Amino acid sequence: MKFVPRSETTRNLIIEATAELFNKKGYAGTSIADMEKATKLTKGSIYGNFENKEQVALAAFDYNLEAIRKKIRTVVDAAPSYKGKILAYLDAYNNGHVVNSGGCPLQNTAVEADDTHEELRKRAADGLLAFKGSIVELINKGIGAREFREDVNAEIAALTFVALVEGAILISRATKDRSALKTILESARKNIEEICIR
Amino acid sequence: MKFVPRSETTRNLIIEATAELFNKKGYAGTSIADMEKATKLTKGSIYGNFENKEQVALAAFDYNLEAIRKKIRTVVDAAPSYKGKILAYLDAYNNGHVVNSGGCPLQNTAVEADDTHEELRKRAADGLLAFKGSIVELINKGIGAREFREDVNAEIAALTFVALVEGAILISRATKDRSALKTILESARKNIEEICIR
DNA sequence: AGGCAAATATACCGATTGTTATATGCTATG
DNA sequence: CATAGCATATAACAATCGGTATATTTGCCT
Repeated sequence: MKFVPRSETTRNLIIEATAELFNKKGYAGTSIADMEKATKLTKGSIYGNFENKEQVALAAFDYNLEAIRKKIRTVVDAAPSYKGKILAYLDAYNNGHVVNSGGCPLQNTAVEADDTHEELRKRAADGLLAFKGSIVELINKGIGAREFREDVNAEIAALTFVALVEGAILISRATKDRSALKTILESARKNIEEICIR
Repeated sequence: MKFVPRSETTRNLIIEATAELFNKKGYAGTSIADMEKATKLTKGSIYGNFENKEQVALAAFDYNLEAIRKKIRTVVDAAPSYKGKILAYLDAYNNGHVVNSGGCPLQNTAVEADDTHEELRKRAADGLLAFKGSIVELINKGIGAREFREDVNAEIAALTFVALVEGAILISRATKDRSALKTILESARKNIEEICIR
C-alpha cells in the first residue's frame, strides 16, 4: 500500500513542531502522543502526512541540521577572511541557540543512533563529515590566500576543530555550565590563531 | 512499601549483563524484555533485586564508568611521569574497548539524559568533571615536578583535553572510522607535548 | 446552497510497556 | 525426610506503544 502525503504545509508544521522534541528526547524517547501534544494535531493527521514515526524523525533531523547550518552560513558569509569565517563557527556555537534548544543534533543523533538506527547514524555521520569538510575547505582556501601556513594539515586541524566544538557542547550541556563552552571554544580559537601566518 | 533486594550476586549479574545494553541502546531504548534476554532471568527475578528499571540503569551506569576508570587506572599508574600519565589516558581510549562496547558512558548518558533524566545527567556531569579534575591534578603535579611550564592554565588545558577525547569518540563512532579517533587523540597528545618544559 | 475532494479527528487494533501478585522451585536446616 | 525460607518463574495488570480504518469536518467549485 503506497503512501502519499496530504498537505505540504501540515507536513512542515509537524516537522517544525517536533524538531526540538526529537532533539531533546531522542527517537526512542519521543512517542506519538508527545508529537500530538507538540503539533496540536491527532494521530490521524500525523499519519496522513507521514508514513510513520521514523520518517518524521528523519525529517526533524534534517530540519534541525539545516537550521544550524543556516545560522552558521549567515555569520560565515559575513566574515571577510578565511580565518574570520572559521572563527565565525565558534561565535555561532557560542551564541547559545544550539546549546539551549537541546544541543547539537549531530551529536544527539550520532550518540543515540550509532548502535540502534543505521539510517539516522549515517545522516549524523554525513553531517559531521560535512562539518569537517567545510573547515578543511576554508583552511585550504586560507592557505592559498596566504592566511594560513603552507605546512598546515587541513584534515587534522579540521578534525580537531570539530572534536573541540562537539566536546565543548557535550561538557557544557551535561554540567549546565556555559563557561566550559566558552573556555573550550576559546581553545579552538587559539588553535586557529596558531596556524596563521604572522 | 519498602523494597529490599534479595541476592547480591544476582544483582551483580543483572548489572553486568545489562551494562552494555544500556550503554548501547540508552535508558529509553532498553526495555525490560531486553533485560530478560540479556540476563536470562525473568521480570520476577529482576524486580526482586531492583526496585525498578531506573535503578538498574543507574547501577549499570556506575558499573560502566567504573570499568573504564579501572582500565585507565592501570595504565596511568604504570606511567612513570605526569606527562606519561596524561598520555596514558589517550592510550586507554585509543585501545578500542571504549569505542567498541557502545562508546563512552559519560557521553552516552550525558547526551540522552541532559533533557530527560536529571539524576542520570548529574552522574554523567560528575563523571566528566572528575575526568577533568584528574587531568587538572596531573598537570598541577607535573608543574610542581618541573615537567610542565609554570604558566600553564591547568583548568583550560584539562577541559580542552577532555573535549578532544569526547569529540574524538563521537566522530569516530558516528562515522565508524577509527582513524579519526587516532588523529584527534594524536592532536591531544601534541597539546600535552606543548606544555612540557624543553 | 449543493456536492465533492481533501484533510483532520475519532475510535479501535494487537503488541509491548513497566510493574505487581502469585506460584513454583531450590537449599539448607531441623 | 519434612519444612521453612528464600529466590526464581509464571501470570496477570492497566497503561501506553506505533499504526490503521473509519468517521467527521473543512474548504472550494459549480
